[in-house]
Amino acid sequence: MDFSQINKSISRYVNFSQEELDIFNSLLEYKKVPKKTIMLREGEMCNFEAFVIKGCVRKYYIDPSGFEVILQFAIEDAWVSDISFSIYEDKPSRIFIETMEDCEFLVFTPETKEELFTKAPRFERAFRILLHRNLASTQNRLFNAISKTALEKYLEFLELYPTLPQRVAQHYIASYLGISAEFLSKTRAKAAKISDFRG
Amino acid sequence: MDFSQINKSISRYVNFSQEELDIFNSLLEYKKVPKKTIMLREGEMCNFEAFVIKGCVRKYYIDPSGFEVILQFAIEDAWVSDISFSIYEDKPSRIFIETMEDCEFLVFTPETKEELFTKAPRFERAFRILLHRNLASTQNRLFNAISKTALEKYLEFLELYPTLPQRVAQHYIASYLGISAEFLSKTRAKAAKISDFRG
DNA sequence: ATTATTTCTTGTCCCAGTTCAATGCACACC
DNA sequence: GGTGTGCATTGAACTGGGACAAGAAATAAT
Repeated sequence: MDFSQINKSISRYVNFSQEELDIFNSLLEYKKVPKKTIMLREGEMCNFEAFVIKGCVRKYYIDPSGFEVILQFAIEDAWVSDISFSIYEDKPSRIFIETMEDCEFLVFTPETKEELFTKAPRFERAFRILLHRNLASTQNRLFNAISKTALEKYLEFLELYPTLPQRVAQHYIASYLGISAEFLSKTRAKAAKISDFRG
Repeated sequence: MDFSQINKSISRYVNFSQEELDIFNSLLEYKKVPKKTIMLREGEMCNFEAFVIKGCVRKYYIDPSGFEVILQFAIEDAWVSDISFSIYEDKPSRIFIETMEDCEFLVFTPETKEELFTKAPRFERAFRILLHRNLASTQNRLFNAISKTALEKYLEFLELYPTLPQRVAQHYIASYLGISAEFLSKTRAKAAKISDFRG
């Protein structure tokens, strides 16, 4: 098993020794999941925290009236889990996690993660930082949802996920941006016209 | 100094021994801040994490075009800080934190918080849970911003913060909900009419 | 008490984005 | 090679909420 990808990723904000990385790697479980598999559904407890080696996953809410909102796309080098605090209140998850491509993961369970923190406590810090990044990005999306137009949101999305439009159906991106699939299509037509003018 | 309020609050998700709580309390600094004081402004580094004993604080973004969005109201028993991950990248904050009433706080600095984690590591867990709660609530707000009408958002807000409308100006609530102050006024009129019908 | 300042309400007009079709397109699959 | 089936595009009609303006009401300041 090749751990260089995940080790590089986790070392971005904290410098770990080889011993620490060895412990880290020994607790990870490799998992292959085919396309269109629902890994977590509403009402279940989320018992994994998965690092995406390869593939693409979406995480979403469905509200009582059936309206769906995508909370996160996770592609290579990202983590997916129900990181909401339901874990600590023993409440089941309100979200769904579903693969959109054939995926490969490295996975922690609550138990192996706890073991990691016991054996190599400095990983607490790394995971706290991941959580902070997640929060910062969610805050930014909240801000965008409130203050930006569809076109602005789409252009910012393209900068953040330049490859996703080639990988997933457009209506998922619309759901992520909080606009209808039809209006995203119109917005893209407009954006294309603008970049035509620019050359 | 009376620490019973903060000790009760921090013990909600983790049970601490008296020794741990003593360490916790010894590292906190009491601070009184008058109304309408800006505690953090854009471009500064946030060097505090404050527990609200009494009063009310708002935390907000201002975008380049001058548009303002309130990210959080913090009242009694809540924590305020720039918890975005900018801390770890040494980037200055993009947000403002401002008191809306005369306030009393118990405050950690990055240094005293680090000291707390060293001397009583189980507080890591408590603060991680706070972060999770924060993230869950931000995710929920994102979902609401995308999928709910102004009326629905206002009614949910009333359940979450029943006392705030009596404490802060309406246009701040509008900014939190992501709607204009005028439209909030119209929405409230509509909500009042509905509850009239109900009796 | 009077004035000034901020906040709240209400009305009118307008637009970004929705909803609901209809049509075209690109596949997978027998 | 036809034919479903899901996806993207485009258009027409509609609506939630914004922008602006002008009063009313409440708070603060002198």
